[in-house]
Amino acid sequence: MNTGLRALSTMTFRTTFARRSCLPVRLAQRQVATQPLFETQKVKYWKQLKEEQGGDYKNRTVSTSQLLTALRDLQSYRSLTPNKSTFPDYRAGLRAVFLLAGSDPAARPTLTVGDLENVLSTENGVSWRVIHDILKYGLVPQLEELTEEMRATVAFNRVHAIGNIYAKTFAKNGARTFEDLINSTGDEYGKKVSKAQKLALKYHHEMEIMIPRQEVDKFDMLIKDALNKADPTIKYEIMGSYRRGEETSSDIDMVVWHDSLKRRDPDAKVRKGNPAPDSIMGRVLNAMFSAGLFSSDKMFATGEKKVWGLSRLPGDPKALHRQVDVRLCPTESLPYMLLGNTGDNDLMRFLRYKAEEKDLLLNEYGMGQRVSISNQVHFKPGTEIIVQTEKEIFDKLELPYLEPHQRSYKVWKNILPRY
DNA sequence: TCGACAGCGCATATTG
DNA sequence: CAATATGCGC
DNA sequence: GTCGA
Repeated sequence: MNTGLRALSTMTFRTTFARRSCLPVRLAQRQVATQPLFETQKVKYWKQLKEEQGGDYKNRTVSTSQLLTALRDLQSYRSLTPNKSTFPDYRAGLRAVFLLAGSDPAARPTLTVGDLENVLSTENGVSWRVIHDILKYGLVPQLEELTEEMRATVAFNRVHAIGNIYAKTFAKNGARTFEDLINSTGDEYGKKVSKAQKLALKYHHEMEIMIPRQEVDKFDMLIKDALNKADPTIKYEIMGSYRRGEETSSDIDMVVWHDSLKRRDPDAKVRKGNPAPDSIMGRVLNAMFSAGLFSSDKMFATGEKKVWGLSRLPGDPKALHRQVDVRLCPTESLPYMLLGNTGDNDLMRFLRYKAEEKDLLLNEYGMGQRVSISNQVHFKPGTEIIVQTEKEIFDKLELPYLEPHQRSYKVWKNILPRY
């Protein structure tokens, strides 16, 4: 799901907050929405659309799936481009469509220009160009002009576990369709297609569709039941956008913990293959298998500390395959893990920056005094701050506590920078 | 001028 | 065979 | 893009 919602949130940081030290400057800039200097350039395609479609232009409709596919392809193409900073970014357009229809075109098969105007700034020239082109030509010339090989690369790159390198290699060696890759037996397309890649290719369509909150609620109940039956001393929580109270999620991000695992062992040996059946993760995995929530042929990875695979609500043949990530966390790190993985991303950037101001390093395992060893920042031994709750982390950073439902940097950006 | 921009867990490829 | 490197996602 | 190595 390289160009899905999750990619959106991680890429926001990469491009906007890439340098920690410039964060406060950027924050200040974001608070004051300055008027664009070259409005005529920016709104060019929106204006063009308006003129070409006439007075009734607000009622013109575009196919949600066509617009979504075009924007996702363009964003995928962007990620394949070496110099991204000079290549347009379609995240704003994608966000607008997600806001109206989620990532599932079936939820709202067509969108009117009026709908889109409500959620997409007319200044977003590149996204309006795509809408304009679809209305005028029925297609997006920029994508049609790509070579057959590049179109395949773009499509492959949208698939989970197929990044730039694999996408390029497969297409360069003649692969053109998902079926080509699913049916390949060796390295006839330059590299062997991995198990995880074949799985993602098979369920690619389902994996691009967002999960409604009510469905995550059902997973939550079933997981709770399954783990409780297997071992009531194993605890778990769903993090991510679900914990923030959002109505849709791109995946289900779980943390599990157990009193017997208090500390992270930095030099724990890496076991090959499945986790030992009697280990914490082994028991979790077996509980998930027994409940029909995981299936051994639909796993991306199964390790002692991290398990991810596809899951669907048992007993419903129409239920879609959803990505479920399970992470094992030592109890000492739990508040940090919950905070870090509940997000949102921009809020976490802000918290890390506040930590840095106090010469602290904050990550999903803990917080402690910073010490640089050969270009890498670590915790100074013995300075790690042990906390029992997330609130204590906010306290240490001298910030007001935000409940999970309030953890949106966008909402709080005008308040938080004062602290 | 040039590379990093978090760093870790997992699967898999490559090297010794 | 084991150790190390690479690609990927988060 | 922007910093330090």
